[in-house]
Amino acid sequence: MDAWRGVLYASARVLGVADPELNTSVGFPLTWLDILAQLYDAPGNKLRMQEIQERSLFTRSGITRLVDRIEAAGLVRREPVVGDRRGVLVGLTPEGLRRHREAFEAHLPVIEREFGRRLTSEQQRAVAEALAPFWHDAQDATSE
Amino acid sequence: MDAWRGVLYASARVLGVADPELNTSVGFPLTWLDILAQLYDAPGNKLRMQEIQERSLFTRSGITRLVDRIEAAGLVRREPVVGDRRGVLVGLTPEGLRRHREAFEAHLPVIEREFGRRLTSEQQRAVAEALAPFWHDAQDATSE
DNA sequence: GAGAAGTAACTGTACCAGCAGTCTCTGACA
DNA sequence: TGTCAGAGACTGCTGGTACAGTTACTTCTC
Repeated sequence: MDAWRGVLYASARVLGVADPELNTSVGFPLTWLDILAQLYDAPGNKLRMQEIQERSLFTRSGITRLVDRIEAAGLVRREPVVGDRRGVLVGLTPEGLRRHREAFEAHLPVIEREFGRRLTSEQQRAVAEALAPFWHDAQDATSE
Repeated sequence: MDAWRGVLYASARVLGVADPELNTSVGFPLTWLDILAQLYDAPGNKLRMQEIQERSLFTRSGITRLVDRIEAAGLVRREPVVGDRRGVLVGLTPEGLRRHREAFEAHLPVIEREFGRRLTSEQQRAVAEALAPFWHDAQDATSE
């Protein structure tokens, strides 16, 4: 229970600092970086709307309009899916790729400063190992 | 960095399940429980608006209207501060105390199921110890 | 190959959070 | 004691999120 409290406070605290900082340094919030990163990791830098929804960390809903906004900013583009005219593929534009890289590089030191620096490397290994299941099953499955 | 990812996924995943479940079982969201719990832990079950704002885990802002809603539901009551007519004290009502207890008891097993059960007790200790600083400095100070 | 059932994404509406500005009150100082 | 900087909480507005209902398309069944 203390472990859960630690996780809760750590994420709330770090996100509370990182989100505004990202916003001022690169001009968009963490939710955008989340989506951009999912696309970056995907094969061909492309995903379907549903896949984004399943994988994204923050907004479970409202993906349509979130992508609308990112698309309006030119970081992402919708394309039809060959063979399924219901579906939509969302892909990174070159500009999106660039901004993702920029945002990631701005974000990393903030995490290091707010989170990494407060743990010994021993502790980092222990936490990473203990919490690995949570991000693994987000990886390999749609979950429920 | 993997440690941070673990924290992020764990909290997102568990909250994503716990919030809707709390909502259906006791009828209010985690943000309410957050506030109620802060009040429960406070001396005399009372806090000023600013103190709630500093201590609350989720919403850093919008406290005024959040308290409005909780007050409208009868779980909390505003009172004047003797000696400072600008200030407002927010206190738990008996009903609020009851609902807090109820919510807490509904919430605990969910956390246990979604989080606790996936870690060995060894790992729980390690995580709790590693992340303790984050909730300690939320305790003893307004932070920066 | 026509109709029912299911899937993928979008839209309407209501609610909630974030930000800036406002109002009232306190404490200090001349 | 008049006033003035700052503290404490509230309100208007904007924009993002959540949920339900729609539309367009696909797949399954006979």
